[in-house]
Amino acid sequence: MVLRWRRKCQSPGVFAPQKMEVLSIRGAQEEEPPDPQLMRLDNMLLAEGVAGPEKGGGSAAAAAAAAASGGGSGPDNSTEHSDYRTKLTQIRQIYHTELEKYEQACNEFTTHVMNLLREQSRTRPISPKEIERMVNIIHRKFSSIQMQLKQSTCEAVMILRSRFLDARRKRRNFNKQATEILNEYFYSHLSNPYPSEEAKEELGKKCAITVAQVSNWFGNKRIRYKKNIGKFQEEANMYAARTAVNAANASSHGSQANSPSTPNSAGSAGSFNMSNSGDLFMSVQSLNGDSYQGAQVGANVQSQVDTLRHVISQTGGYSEGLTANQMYSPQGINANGGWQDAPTPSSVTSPTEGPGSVHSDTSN
DNA sequence: CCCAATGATTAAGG
DNA sequence: CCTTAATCATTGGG
Repeated sequence: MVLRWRRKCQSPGVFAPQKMEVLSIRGAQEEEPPDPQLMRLDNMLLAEGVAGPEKGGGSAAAAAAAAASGGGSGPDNSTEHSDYRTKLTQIRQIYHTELEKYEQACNEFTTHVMNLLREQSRTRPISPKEIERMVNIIHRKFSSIQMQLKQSTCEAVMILRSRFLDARRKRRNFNKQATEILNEYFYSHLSNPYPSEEAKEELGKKCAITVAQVSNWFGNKRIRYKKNIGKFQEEANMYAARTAVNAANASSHGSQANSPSTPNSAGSAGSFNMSNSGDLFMSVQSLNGDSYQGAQVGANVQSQVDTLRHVISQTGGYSEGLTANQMYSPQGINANGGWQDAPTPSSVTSPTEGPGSVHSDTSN
C-alpha cells in the first residue's frame, strides 16, 4: 500500500459557499437501499470515533484508541496514543468539514434545479413526480461522492492505525542494560529458560519493558539460540562466567544479601580466566552431589549449576562425557533438540547427545 | 547501499 | 493462556 494518508480530502472550492435556504432533503437523505458497503464504512467510522458525535471531548476517540490497542487489562502507554489521537482528530475534522461542504453543495444544487424547474413550469407542465425524480438523481450523485469521502477517510484511519498501532513499525532496540539483564537470566537458566510469570514481571521491571516484551524476548532468544548455538558461544561464555563468579563469591561469603543484580564488572569481556575453574568445579561437585550443608540453596541452585556446567564445558575441565564435538551442545538441551517437548521432531541437528539430565526444577 | 541483528507478529500445536 | 517456528519490518553497523 501507499503511505500517503495525508493529502486528499482537499477539494478546492468546487462550489462557492453561499447562504441559501435549505430545502427539505431529509426525505431523500435516507438511502432507500441500505447499501452494505456504505453501512460498513459508516460503522467503521463510527467505531473509530470519526463519525461520532461532535467533538465533545476526545472520549470517543480515546475509547476507540484504547479498544484498538487490544487487551482491555493493562495500563497501556498513554503517551503513545496522544499523537495518534491528535492525528485522528485531524482526520475527523477534515471529514466533518468535507461532509458539511458536500451537504451544502447538494442543497444548493437541489435548490438551483428546483428553481430551474419552476421557471420551466411556466412554459411546460411539470409533474411533481418528475421533480421528485430529479431530486432523487441529484441526491444519489451526491451520496456517491459522500461515499468516496467516507472511503478515503476509512483508508486514512486504517493507515494511521497501522502506522501507530503496529509496534513493528516503531521498534526500538532495548538498551544495553536491559539486554544484559535478560541475557544474564537466560544464560543462568539455560537448562530451563522459561521464566515464571513473576520472574517475567521482575525482569520487565528491571529492564523497563513490559511482560509481553519479556516473553517475546525469551521466545526469540530460545529459538535463535537453539537454531545456532555456535553463534551464541561467545555471549554464553561471557554471561556464564560473569554469573558464575557472582555465584561463587556469594556462596563462599556466606549469605550476602546485597548486590542487587548489577555485577557491574565491565572489565573481563571475552577473556575467561581458567584459574577459577577449579573452584567452580568444586562447587559443582558439592552441588551435584548429595550433601551440601548450605541447605538453603533452593531456587538458585539450578542457575548456578547451569552456569557452572557451561563454564566447565567450555573450559574442558569436566571430562565426563564431554568431548570436543559437544562444544555446541551444553547443558539442558536434550536429545529432542529443545527444552520443551518438540511436537515436530523434524530431524534435529545433533543426534548424538550426552547426558542432559540436569533437572531439579524449582517451580514455585 | 547491503546485510546481520532484533523486536514484534503470526500460525500451528498443546 | 503458553510454546515453537517462520516471517515481517525496523535498526544500525560496515
